[in-house]
Amino acid sequence: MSQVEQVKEQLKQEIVEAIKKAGLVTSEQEIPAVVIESPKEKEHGDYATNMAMQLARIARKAPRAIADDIVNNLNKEKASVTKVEIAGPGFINFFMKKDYLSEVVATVLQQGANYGSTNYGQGKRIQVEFVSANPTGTLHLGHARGAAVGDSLCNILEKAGFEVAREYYINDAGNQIDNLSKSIESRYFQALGEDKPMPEDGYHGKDIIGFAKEIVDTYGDRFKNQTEEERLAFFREYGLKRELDKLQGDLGDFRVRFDNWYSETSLYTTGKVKEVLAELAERGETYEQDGALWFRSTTYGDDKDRVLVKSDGSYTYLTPDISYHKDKFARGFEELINIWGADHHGYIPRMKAAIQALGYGADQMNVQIIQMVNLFENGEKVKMSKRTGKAVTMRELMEEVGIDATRYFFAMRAADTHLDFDLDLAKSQSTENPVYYVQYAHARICSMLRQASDNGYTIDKASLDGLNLDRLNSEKELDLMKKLGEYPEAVTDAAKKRAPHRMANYVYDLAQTLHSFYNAEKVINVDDVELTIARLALMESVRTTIADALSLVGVHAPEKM
RNA sequence: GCGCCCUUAGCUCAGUAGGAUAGAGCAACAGUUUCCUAAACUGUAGGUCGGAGGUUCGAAUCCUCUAGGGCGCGCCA
Repeated sequence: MSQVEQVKEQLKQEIVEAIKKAGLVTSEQEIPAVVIESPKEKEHGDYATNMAMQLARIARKAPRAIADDIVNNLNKEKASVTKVEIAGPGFINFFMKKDYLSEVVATVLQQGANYGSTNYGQGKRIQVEFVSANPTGTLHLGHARGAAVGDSLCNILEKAGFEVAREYYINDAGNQIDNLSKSIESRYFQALGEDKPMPEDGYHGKDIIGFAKEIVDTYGDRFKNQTEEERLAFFREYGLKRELDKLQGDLGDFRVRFDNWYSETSLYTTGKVKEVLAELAERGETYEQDGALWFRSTTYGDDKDRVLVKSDGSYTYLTPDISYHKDKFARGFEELINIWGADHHGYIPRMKAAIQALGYGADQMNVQIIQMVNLFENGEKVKMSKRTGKAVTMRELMEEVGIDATRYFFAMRAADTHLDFDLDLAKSQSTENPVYYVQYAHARICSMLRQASDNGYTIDKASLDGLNLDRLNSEKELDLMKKLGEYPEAVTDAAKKRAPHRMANYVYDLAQTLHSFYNAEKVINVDDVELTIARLALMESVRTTIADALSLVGVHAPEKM
């Protein structure tokens, strides 16, 4: 727990003590959880509580009178407050002693990149499944958003003390893979100068043409005279491998890596699909009708029951997916997070029904919806790529916009709202671009530290020798330290709410506070070495925190710009 | 028709599990550099939080109704 958190906890404690001392309640159980908030207005103090209002009904007294009682019985010394005020309908505003603030600088210097780590997750094993695009084509805008949000969420959860596993579910078993192999087959014959029509739902991407050419280059026409079955089996495996290579390459370049790539096909080969069907039947969750096997998902609130085995004996998409989710739990994950595109939100109730039918809690699976992305350029909506005439791909976006800007732009908005992605803004290397604004703050600090070092001023992070943090007491310095102190809370909050965009907002705020400080105070001051050292320490701790917060978002922190 | 999501400043969005006078960025306007990176800073202006009811000390936030937009409602994946 950081100093800031300790101070807050202590304050909460003392508020409870004051309530008891004032005799406002008959037992401690009656006291609601103490809420401490940071007021937006500086005149409202460092912290405020609404406790008096919350107690109004319990104590049967006017809020302001209760506030009076609390204030009169508060041990200000132990609570580290210098001044208390009652304001508005009954808020109690606390003005804190400032000396605790500077301790955060020492903490950051000592903890380095570990600063901000919390134990909120308590090592709970949590699995995040994201992207999971079909291995039949290229990753597009929406996938990129899902990848950015998912990866960032994983980073945040890890920082907040969860044990996170990142997983990609490969849909390598359904019709789309048959189509993939047939599409390659068609392109293969075309590459040999023969006509072979594409299947009805074939994939027309350039990558498929490329695969076919590779096959011809390597193996010649040897598949021409094989049986269709043999031929398709090879194309299927070949195509799948190449598609997966491409997916891993693209995602890797986007700084997104997975711990596990889980094959849908493996669910069949290991018999897990059959197992889960048997289990559902045993639990009485299925029935037969019209020649098909149904899952009675309405028992768990779904709109209608769902088919598991079609009348032709094949499975619906849902069936292996249920098996997959059961396997996730079987592997020991206590909670599952699925990041799905908005077009799949109707799928949530049946999946939740399924895990409940298997005996798990509905809230052990949490689905994060990624809303649609609209690209804008020159104020107009861009639907198609200029180069290919098709939907804009993730790789084009990375190349055109840059990885840092792309990741930041996807991370800075709430994932479940429509996103207007402004290409001009994302590409502009100027003042308007929030990514560069934050990165610039980092580079600026690095520049100061370099110059200080050239002049012989350095800080010893290990011993903190010669460091007098009491010298940090100007308004801008206090603002910075307060913001630094909020970092662990910002991490926990983003993890709790599964909201990566909060991290982007936090680091932007921190950068803003830094820039404001920079313009108000001079760090390197030859006439006051002690102050210079103290401020350098502050700068280093801000730098560390910006770099770490950016890393959670998947953005680099440059030393020069 | 039914279900889910969205609607906050001219534009893009925040809004800390119901709190004080709803905040940023961009765009607009007015300023700041003999000084560590002006990719920066400071200030001004901009709002009946889509609308109407309700719940309560208190609502952008919760409930109901309603208007507009998006998505979904297969023995597709």
